[in-house]
Amino acid sequence: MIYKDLRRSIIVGHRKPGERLDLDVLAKGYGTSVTPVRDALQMISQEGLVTIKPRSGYFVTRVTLKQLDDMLKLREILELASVELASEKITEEQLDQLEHVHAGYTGEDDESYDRYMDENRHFHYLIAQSSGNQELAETLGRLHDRLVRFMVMCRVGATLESRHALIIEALRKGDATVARQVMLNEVDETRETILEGVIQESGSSWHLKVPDKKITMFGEKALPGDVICPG
Amino acid sequence: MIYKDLRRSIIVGHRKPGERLDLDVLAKGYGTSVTPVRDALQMISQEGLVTIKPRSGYFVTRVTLKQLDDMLKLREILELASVELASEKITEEQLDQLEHVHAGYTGEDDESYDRYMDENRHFHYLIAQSSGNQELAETLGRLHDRLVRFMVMCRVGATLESRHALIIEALRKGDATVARQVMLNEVDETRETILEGVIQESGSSWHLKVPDKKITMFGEKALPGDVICPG
DNA sequence: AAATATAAAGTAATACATCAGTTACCGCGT
DNA sequence: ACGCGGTAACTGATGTATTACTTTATATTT
Repeated sequence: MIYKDLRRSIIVGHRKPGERLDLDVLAKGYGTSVTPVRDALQMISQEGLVTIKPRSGYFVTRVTLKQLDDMLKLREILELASVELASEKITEEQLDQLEHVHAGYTGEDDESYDRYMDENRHFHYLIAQSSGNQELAETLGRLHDRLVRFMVMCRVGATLESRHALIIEALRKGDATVARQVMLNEVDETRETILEGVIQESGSSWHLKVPDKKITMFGEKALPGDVICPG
Repeated sequence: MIYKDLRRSIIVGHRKPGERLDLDVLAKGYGTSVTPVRDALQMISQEGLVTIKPRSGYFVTRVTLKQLDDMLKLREILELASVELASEKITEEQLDQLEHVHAGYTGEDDESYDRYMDENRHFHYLIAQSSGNQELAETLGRLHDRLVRFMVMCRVGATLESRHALIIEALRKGDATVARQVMLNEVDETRETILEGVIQESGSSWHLKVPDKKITMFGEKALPGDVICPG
């Protein structure tokens, strides 16, 4: 439970990169001792979301621009392979699931933004699963988790719905070429949006020492005014 | 230290899949308490090498034939992307490093087999790094770590040297097409060797213990027909 | 004389050990 | 074959030690 909650709070951007994660504070917040919190942080650090400075502390991992660019390029490789394989192997049932997830896309009011990102993740994860290669799906999912906070920060997602519809259509036809091309467009657009947004923000408060130590345990929403620092 | 040592012992196949990892025994072995061992196992489990059954125990992860096949296909995707990017971006210094690692390949006497696999890993990791994408390199490296034990088991590696020389040659020329093709051949050959070897071995000493209860991560189901590799 | 750098001491956080408790598994008996 | 009990393993808590960071004081340099 602690693992999932902590991980989610980092992924969606409630915890900012560079922020210190105090064992005692977290333990108090969850009403447990530090041991489960330690275990959770150790696990999360293996996914690259948390950095451990021995004898010093736990911190939300800071990401450099190069790392971000690398992640986005890797995502492109994996998403393209994924959609290509899926166009051959996807089943009717999986197509229906895709449609269902896609239909869940509502407006982009701020309060539903978290759910929106969840569904975007779900959409891409479903395609990866439809490739028939679970390893590919898991790898892509983990990568996606590390990218979501930047998507949230840069308000990626405004123009995703139409592309998603096109992808579903191409997959239904089994047209690998079109599916691949549309996916390439979406991934490229997302990449550019993120990189531009991040570069723009870079002057303000990229490396920071968070003065406000507000630490809330459960379900805090990302407010419009929140400055989310890439590190 | 414990993390690295335990991880290595699993990767090289010293610990067999399905084997129980007793906290107390390991702690005694390292001369510490169980806490550091716990931390190490938690971390290793995030890489998929160890499976945790809550309130029951820690076990070296068993791999199904499907999972193995998925991993090998994913490896193909990543290795091809890797060598393709590297053919454009690789530097003279990196080429020299590749030559040096390649030259380190000696015979295949059994006692140097571990070192041999280390060097094979190093070779592919260097190429991935030469792609300029560190994320790609690390993802491929993690995947490779999960595959090494099967390579060792199936004595993959006999005919790798000549292909490696061809790859270096193609990279030096910047010939992406040839490099890609040779890499494809090597990866395919490795895959077939592993799958054949695994299927052949499946009758003898593969399951050390009960085949009815299977331990898998991510809650996926074990199909009755699944061959459980090795141990 | 003032400012900066360095060193030392104190504080705060993690890492590890020990202990208590719960649970699953195995064997025995019915 | 089913159920019950015992044992052994993991999980979580508490306490202790080690380490890193911060602050302060002193000395040196400008």
